[in-house]
Amino acid sequence: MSDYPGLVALAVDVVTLTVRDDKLHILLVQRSIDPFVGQWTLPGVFLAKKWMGKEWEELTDAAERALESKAGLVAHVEQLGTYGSRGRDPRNHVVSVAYIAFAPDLGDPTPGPHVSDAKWEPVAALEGGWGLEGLAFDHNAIALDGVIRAQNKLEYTTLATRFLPEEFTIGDLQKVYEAVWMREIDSGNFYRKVKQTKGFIVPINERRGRAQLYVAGEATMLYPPIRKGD
Amino acid sequence: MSDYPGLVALAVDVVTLTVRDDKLHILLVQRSIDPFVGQWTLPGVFLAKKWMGKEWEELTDAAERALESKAGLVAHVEQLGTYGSRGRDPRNHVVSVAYIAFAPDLGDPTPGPHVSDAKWEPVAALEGGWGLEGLAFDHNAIALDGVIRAQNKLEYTTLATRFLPEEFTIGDLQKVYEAVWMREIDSGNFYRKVKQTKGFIVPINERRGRAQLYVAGEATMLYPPIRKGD
DNA sequence: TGAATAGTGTCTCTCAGACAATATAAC
DNA sequence: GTTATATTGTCTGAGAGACACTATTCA
Repeated sequence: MSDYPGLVALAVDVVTLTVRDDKLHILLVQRSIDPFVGQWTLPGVFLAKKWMGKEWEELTDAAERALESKAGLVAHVEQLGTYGSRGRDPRNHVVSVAYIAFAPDLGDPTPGPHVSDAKWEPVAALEGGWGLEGLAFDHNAIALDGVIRAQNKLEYTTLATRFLPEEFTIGDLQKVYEAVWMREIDSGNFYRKVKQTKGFIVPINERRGRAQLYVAGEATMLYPPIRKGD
Repeated sequence: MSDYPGLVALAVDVVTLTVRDDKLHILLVQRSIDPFVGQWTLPGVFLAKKWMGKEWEELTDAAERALESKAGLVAHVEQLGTYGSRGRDPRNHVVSVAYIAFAPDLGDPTPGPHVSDAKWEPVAALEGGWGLEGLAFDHNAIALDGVIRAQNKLEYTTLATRFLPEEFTIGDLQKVYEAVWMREIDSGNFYRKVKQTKGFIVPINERRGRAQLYVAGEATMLYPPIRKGD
């Protein structure tokens, strides 16, 4: 750390994933300003120099602000990766720190400033692109990395419960795995597997129909993992 | 992506890991300029505005330049994460993109400009810190994240071969796993496991003593993974 | 009444861990 | 010869995948 620091514009973009109608969806916003007017992108903001009375905003705060200000949604985020290729922004050099958010069904988004529309876009089980090819900047690649990250994290973490409301059934949980992995799972095996993994889900004294309801347990990692195969 | 872009200084720091004397080591350099003169850090540079005749350097190029210019070493890098907390640099706000490099034993490093010394530091099997507590900036945390990342990637990728020269024995490979995971492995089980994972290692028509020599295969992912346990 | 969902049970195969055994090179 | 390393083999138990079966709720 020395030499001659060039100063760069730092953007923060968010891949927000949810499960609606038993299918994986990603949050997109439509730009109403240049560059790329009218095109769809991930919600993002520039890192603010002043924020809450302090110098410079934290990266995670910026990511949550992007979600809130562009789409009116609130969710926790975690870092995905940083994208700094030349030419990814036509104006000048912009490095973008991407975040990923896993949300339960939050309802429809509300377009914020500089955004003409906002929507949940289904992520289709297509080869390579998953139907995410039309985005501006390099947001196709970022969105793809986000989906892959989510698929992998379902294997070895308890992340799946973050797509669900407080109380859920094992069937609900199975549908999250099926939506994110885009494949069917044998429910008998899934029941056995999920119930024997201690700390993953905790039964409560309530049922929906004849289905037992559960809440998320305190575990964050799954040992052994639930393999998605291949 | 809109609003008011504040401009930040972007640093790139590298966690370089190797296995020497059957133990995991990390590359450190000693600063000869302010701030933190005399303290040890990860090698890093600021992203250059002009590089190879073009505007702005690529992030991975900057990471490899950090290794080369500060320690005289050449290795491939991959991204680890981005660190942007307020107060991580005493001068002003600096966001750092951290990279990780996995290298075979490259010999001793050569201190470059603004560096008074460079060394391979053993990563000890201590609780929490692994003996990496004395670094400047937030480089303790970055180094720790790098070691954990390496431990995890050995499970499900063929990364371990990147710590070895072209040709190696299964015993050599086992020592890499033992050094990075800091635990002993049963060699009988390890032999069986590694040989039945197709694409991981390929035998060549040569031996060292009575040990069969291998080269890395074309696989990058391991299915099923080699679990480190816990 | 029938279909979808919730949940249990069973069988087989693979694989991981523990550990024994053997063979050969190096000292 | 002795020791360390390389390599194969054997046994056991846990867990995954395939699939059958039952019970109950809802349309």
